[in-house]
Amino acid sequence: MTIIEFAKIAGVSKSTASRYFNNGYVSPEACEKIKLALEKTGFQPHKQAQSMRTRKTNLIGVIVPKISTETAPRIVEGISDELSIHGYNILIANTGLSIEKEIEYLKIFNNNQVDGIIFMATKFTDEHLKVMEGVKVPIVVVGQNIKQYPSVYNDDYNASRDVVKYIISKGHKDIGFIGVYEEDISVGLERKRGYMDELRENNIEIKEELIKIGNFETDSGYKLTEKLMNQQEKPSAIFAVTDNIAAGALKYLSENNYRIPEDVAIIGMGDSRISEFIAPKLTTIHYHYKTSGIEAAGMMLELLNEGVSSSKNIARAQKLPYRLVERNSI
Amino acid sequence: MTIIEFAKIAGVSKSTASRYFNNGYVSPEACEKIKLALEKTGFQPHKQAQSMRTRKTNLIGVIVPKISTETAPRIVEGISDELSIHGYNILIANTGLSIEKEIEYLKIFNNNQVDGIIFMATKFTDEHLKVMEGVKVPIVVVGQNIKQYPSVYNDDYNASRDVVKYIISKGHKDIGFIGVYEEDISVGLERKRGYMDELRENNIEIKEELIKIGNFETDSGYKLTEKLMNQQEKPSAIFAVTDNIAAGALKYLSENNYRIPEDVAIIGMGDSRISEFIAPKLTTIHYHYKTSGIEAAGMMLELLNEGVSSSKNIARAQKLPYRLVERNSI
DNA sequence: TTGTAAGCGTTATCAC
DNA sequence: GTGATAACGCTTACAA
Repeated sequence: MTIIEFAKIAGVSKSTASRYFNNGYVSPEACEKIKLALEKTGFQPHKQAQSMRTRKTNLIGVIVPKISTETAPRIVEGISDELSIHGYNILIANTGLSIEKEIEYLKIFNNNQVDGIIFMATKFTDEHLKVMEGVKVPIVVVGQNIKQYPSVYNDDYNASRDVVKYIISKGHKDIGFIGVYEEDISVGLERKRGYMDELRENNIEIKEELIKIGNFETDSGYKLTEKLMNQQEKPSAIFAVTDNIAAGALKYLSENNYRIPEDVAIIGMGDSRISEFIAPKLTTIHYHYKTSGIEAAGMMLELLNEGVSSSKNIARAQKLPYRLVERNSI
Repeated sequence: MTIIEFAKIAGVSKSTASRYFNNGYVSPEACEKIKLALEKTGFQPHKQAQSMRTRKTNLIGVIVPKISTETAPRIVEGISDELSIHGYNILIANTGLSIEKEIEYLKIFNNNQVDGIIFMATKFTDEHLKVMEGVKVPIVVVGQNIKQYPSVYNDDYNASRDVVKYIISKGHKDIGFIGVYEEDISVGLERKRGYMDELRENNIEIKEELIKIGNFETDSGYKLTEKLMNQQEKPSAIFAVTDNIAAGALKYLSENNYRIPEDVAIIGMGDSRISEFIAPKLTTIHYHYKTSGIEAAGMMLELLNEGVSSSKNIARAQKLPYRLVERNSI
């Protein structure tokens, strides 16, 4: 059924019917007639035709590196909750950590499909930036602080410093660091920067041997801890940049009869679900992932309201707070 | 830029340009001209206009009860991966377990927004069924076996029987059961049915006192285990219908100095990530969630190819296999 | 193989 | 306040 047939049934012109659906002026009598017809027919305007005419899709594209993780769905939930309140739906692109796919989706979404794009970035390359420049709808970046675009991100640098500060306050000086590749700005770069700066500020020598870089897998934490514990320079505490990595570290240490935290202390980041279930319970940093989704959505809504077509060089950054969760691994 | 301008630049008619994008017959020369213009302009056809004309959106709506869980994102990932191969994108509706929202989205999606709906159901009411009948695009249900619609689901009944069989094989007769409300067909109803039937088949008396029903929270497992252990009739083994609940049970037991599995054995279901990290490691059932997403997407693709407009009464069911993961809690 | 022309269902413009 | 009419950008008979 089209709006023409519907208007006929209601006994009004299609323009009046259209106005009714778009908050235009309609007389009380016409209103009544339309409501009646609505009950009878259950008519709903054709979305595609609407958005063809109005040039609005009420869709926001969300590019996710990997949806099947613990953090991504929480961010997505925040985005979805906030946007749905304002009548938007979300189109999800799960890129499986592939940069090519991220760029492909940036292009696909650009093609009149969505009113805006929320980009959950991990690695961030020049090619990303180049493609993003060509995008004709606002982009909000979540999870990384990109200067060129509005961003919502966790305060990784200070969280990391606080972790190290806390470790030092417990009397440690030989603090091992297990991180990830620096292409990941938040987890790889910022958290490492926090570690180094805090050591420096406390006049603790930075020993390259105590710094190991791997990937996000639990196994990476396991293997790098093995390396750490089998070298000349051994740590008395290990700072793992994610709980997952910390869990790997913990596994290696328990298997090799180190007592935690007496022999080696461990601290993670992210407050992953497992951190409460492993023994000993993991001291970690709690981030507000769902909140960051809500914030990113809110930022998008603002941009949309302001009618911006490209959010390039719109410097708007939202840095989210964190909380140290003291448990038993240190 | 519209296809008209683009065609002009390419030096062909707009129909030829359109045919080029839709695999119609185009002469090699015209092909060349279009390719050249494509490089120059980067033109992409307007999606909304296309789907208005073709009545195809290449969008599949996915209704998810709660995206921020461990299982839902894996199913979504499977769906997304499979559909994106075939040129479809997914529209996500996160309903937050609200039946009203589920029904609302069923209606919204029905409104010419998507070519099909994949419905991750938990509870399932008559109202769902009524609304689903009015839906004009194919629906595939994932996670529950609904007779009226094509479904992809886990073999909960037999998995549950296998769990109980396994517990019995370890010499237990007093087997406690911690389940959830039966409106959840898979987890609530089928897993309980498996428990009862297997006991019956082994001529073990079913004691109502040993059966406790709560919700999906860890805390529910904790409290119901407390009840179980403080009554006349105590279990020597506890079957929790999810790992989460099992983790709660385990927590209560450790806190109260029961040895696991010597004093009380525990077994869960779902092979959640925590099951490998808690002590002792949890014996459980492994399901293939991502696969079920892939299967559901495949089923949708089939229906779409067959051109069905409503999948009501299309009895197509895909029951997925499972695997018992033996660890140390029994 | 190509071009012409007629819609797809809606909203915006403009007289009334 | 209301109703005709012209777009929005595309695909697809149909005729050439």
